Amino acid sequence: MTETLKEYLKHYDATEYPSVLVTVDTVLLTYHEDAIKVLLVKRASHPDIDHWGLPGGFLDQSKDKSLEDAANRNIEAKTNIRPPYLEQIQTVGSGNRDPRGWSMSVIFSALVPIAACKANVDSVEEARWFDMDEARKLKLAFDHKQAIEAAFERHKQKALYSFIPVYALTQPMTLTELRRVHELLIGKTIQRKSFIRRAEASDMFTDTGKTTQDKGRPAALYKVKSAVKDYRFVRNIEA
Amino acid sequence: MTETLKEYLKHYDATEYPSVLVTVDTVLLTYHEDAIKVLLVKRASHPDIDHWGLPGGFLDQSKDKSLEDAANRNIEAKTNIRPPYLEQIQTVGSGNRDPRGWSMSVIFSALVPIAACKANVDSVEEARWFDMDEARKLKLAFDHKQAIEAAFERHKQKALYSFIPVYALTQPMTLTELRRVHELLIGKTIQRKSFIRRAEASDMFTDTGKTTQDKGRPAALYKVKSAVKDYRFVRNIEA
DNA sequence: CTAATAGTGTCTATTAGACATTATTGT
DNA sequence: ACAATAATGTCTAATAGACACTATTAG
Repeated sequence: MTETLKEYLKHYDATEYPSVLVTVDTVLLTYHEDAIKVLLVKRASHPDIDHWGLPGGFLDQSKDKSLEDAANRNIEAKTNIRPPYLEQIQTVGSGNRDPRGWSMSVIFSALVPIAACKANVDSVEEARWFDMDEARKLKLAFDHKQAIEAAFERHKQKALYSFIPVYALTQPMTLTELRRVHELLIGKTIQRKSFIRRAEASDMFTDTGKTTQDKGRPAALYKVKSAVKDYRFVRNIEA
Repeated sequence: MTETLKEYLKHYDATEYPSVLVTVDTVLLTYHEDAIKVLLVKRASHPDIDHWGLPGGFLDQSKDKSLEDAANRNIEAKTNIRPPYLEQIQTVGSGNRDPRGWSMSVIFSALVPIAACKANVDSVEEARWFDMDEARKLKLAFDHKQAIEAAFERHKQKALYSFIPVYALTQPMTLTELRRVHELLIGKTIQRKSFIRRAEASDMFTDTGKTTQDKGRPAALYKVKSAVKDYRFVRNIEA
């Protein structure tokens, strides 16, 4: 006797199975004042109350059609913007990472221009941008420390063969600023000439014609050409 | 008034929240008879009953300490081996991918030597190795088609800058076989000389001293040196 | 002028691709 | 010997690193 899907669903009861706690958390990175910064939020509730942790929270089945939706919802709650770059990093789960039960977290990482969200972040009492150096010294909630490292490592790899890190900058930007972001991610200096050659080869940027005004020779200001997110170099920067 | 974690947990009831269905599924790949093969399982139950799909299933909180545990458990059930290479690919989730409710799947991908599990797979009625070409033509359960493509794409990228694909081979293996795996993943031929140069540079393989015996000149048989999983080339194969 | 920063010229080193050549087996 | 396959020799092209040099601003 074959049962139809309809009959099967009539008798199916999801609450029979022990539930899993599902959270979606995001490692939000930006560049400001010669440093890579990560957004942390002070937890207002148990567990790990009063510890700094990643912005995020439980999946909301009524609001979230997908995992990306959940990530964007939580990001917008803190920054009021939708990030120009969002990527899934990894999913962690275990029976003992949360005292409430078997818990998993889908970790995303986003790059945002700080100018677009600084005011909003400053207005949210419990959210703050930390220098990566500082963040690394803190005791964070759950396994969020490890999540930040995984996200950082991913962006480091991308810095070696792409210009994805540009999304951490406020446009228009100079190639020196962009190079600096790459240097901070990779952890070593990059030859100016090499970097400019790659920028030209990628054909990802347009010269706005404007320049910076500061001490020294003015720098050209560039914007990312629209619809170019994924240029990959065959040859990496040597890390 | 501050509530302690203990008090908080006393009143916390996980069943208050709508549960999410969590499955862990694995894209198992191997190399056999000049083709990349993927392991598919015929579903014995609703939904998508009788469709081919990925090996996997619901997270079992009593058996699985982590998501990797769940992946390994399901892989071992079909192949009777623990794969030499296992990697998390992505997690998908939405309210409408499964008629039973909001559902998510943590997708892993593993590479296995076919010799170690062929007999076991053959003994399991509902499991079969499919050529990638065949698998691409099938109508698969859930969004497993997309999961296979994501895994394949990941392995393709790795084939460009590493020798990770070696784990799809039964050792000892020849460099010609390994090159063929890379070619199938990348979708184009690779210069024999270039490939051998890279193999030498990686220092990942030891010559067993043995050779193949077939028509033509015998090929040297190699093994992977233990504890070398992550050599990365600065310069990619040009795809 | 000098200091500071942006941007270029040009050489070297590395390495992937191309492809001809040599080596080693079975029949 | 010939066919088949493995492995090497060697040239070229592409491109990242190094670093000296030039350019353009502020003061």
